[in-house]
Amino acid sequence: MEPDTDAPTSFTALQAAIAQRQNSLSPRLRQIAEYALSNPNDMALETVAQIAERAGVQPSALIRFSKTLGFDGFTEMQRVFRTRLTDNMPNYKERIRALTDGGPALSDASRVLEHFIDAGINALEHLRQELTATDLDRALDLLEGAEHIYVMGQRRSFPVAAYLGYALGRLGRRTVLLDGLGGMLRQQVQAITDRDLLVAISFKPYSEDTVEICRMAADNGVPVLGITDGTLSPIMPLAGVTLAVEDAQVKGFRSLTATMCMAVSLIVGLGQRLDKDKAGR
Amino acid sequence: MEPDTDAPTSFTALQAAIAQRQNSLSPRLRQIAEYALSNPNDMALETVAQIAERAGVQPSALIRFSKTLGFDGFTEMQRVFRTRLTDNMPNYKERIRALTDGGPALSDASRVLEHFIDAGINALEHLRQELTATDLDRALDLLEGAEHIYVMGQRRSFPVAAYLGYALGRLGRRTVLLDGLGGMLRQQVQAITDRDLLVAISFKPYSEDTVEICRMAADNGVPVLGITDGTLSPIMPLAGVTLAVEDAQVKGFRSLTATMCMAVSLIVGLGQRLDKDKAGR
DNA sequence: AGGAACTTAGAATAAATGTTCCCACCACTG
DNA sequence: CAGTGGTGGGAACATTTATTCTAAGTTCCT
Repeated sequence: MEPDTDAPTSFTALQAAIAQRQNSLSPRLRQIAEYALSNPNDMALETVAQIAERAGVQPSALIRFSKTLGFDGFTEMQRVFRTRLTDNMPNYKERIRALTDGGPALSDASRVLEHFIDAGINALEHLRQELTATDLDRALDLLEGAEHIYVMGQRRSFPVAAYLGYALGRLGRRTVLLDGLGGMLRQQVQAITDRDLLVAISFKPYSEDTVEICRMAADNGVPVLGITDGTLSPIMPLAGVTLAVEDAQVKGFRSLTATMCMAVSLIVGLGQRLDKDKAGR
Repeated sequence: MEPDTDAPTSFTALQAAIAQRQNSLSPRLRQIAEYALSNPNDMALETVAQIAERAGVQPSALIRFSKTLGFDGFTEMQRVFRTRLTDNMPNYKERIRALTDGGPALSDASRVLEHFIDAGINALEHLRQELTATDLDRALDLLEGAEHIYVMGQRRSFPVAAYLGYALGRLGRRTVLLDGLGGMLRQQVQAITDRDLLVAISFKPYSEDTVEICRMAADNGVPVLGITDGTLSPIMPLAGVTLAVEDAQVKGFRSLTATMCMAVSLIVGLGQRLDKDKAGR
């Protein structure tokens, strides 16, 4: 009797094994693989019959799946899924303790991640409190009413601008991402009219280009939607509507967590409005 | 026949119930109570026979114990022990889905924001639990050791790629953002050697370009760091190291909150390493 | 010391669960 | 078109598992 040399013993190994073989699996087994990865709790606790029903599969398929992965049977595979529950359980408390006590149990990298996660959660809670519904609505008014939307963000703010540019385009809005490619920035800005909208994203230290573009736009009567930090931003006086975000910050490094969250919310909020308008028309 | 009105339904309630009756229990049942409180994992996952043997008790005693607490049988009591595992190790997708499906059609903009904030916090907690320190360290090893770093992300993943490209450059790493500008994508990829690194960011629905570039790189022996979602991503089998992120999702719209948080953590973690190396030299 | 009430052990039982097996089905090949 | 290799469905099977039951044991009171 040969042993199952390739049967994973840890959950992460199992996860990797499933992911790796996904292409070589038959359709039904892939269906199980998908269910298993997204419902590991069920895999660990429910019975074969239950899992089979929820995944829309025959019980025997689950045994086939287990054997394909090198296990003796379903029971043996389920044991691995159960280790995930027991292994991660005490870790949770330990990790928090390690974080607060500054214990050496964690590597530097994961401690950084812990900090950013905590800071990110704080930033999101802060965002919830600080951002008023009226500001959001006014921002959406601008986005909805504009003929063309120009989005500008430099350096660290560029990813946000890129996301907004992409997502606004997908919503069917005429959108231009002012990326300054080929030094065409000022020419692009010349084309903006007062029926358009400039979305300017900038955080401290504020990009001079972005501030200048904002000023040009404001001088020409172009509406400006500013996404910036609340404290004394040069964008604020130039923008008709300002959305203030104080994003997470650890050791001087600013995260984009909360800003991205707000950007996505803007997009979805706008999408809903457009849907509603289309339906009401 | 009256129902079991006093059967605890939550683990904490069960814990309290056991502790309270500890004195009024018979010796053997108290023995079980002691074992149950100190080995809740076994109580949740093992069979009656196993638990009985480990606790030095007869199987039937466990059933009597359960009935004393007001349960119908051992199985029913075990269910409560199992809730402890699932409650502390929740399936985030379910939670996030419950958050969205449960809520009434998010009418106004601020409710959208609320949802994304909640979903974002959940995603960050998820990230905290699922991302292991070893994965993170291995990712940093790759980033630190590479001569050149190529970053690729399309569509919704592009903002993440843009951020990484920008931040890696600021850390002094030679970085190329594969933006496909002017259709030069494949030419750019030709230049990558096995001493470089490809960072590929892709989420469902996976960009065909990104997957293909990954495959090309993997075929040429180029190390690949994948940033993708955990469920059956085509990136995973191609990448040497994978960082799995399940980002927040509301009404089918995926946020970038958690992904960005992880990206920033990577950057700062790498920055720390580089500082340390410089100081130690 | 003897009996009543309660507790326990262990085999017997019934239910459920995992697993096997066989046939039908589909896609591909000669 | 028949053959072949792989895949899936579902019923039959064997095993495990929870539960019940009865007799023996223990404790405690009078």
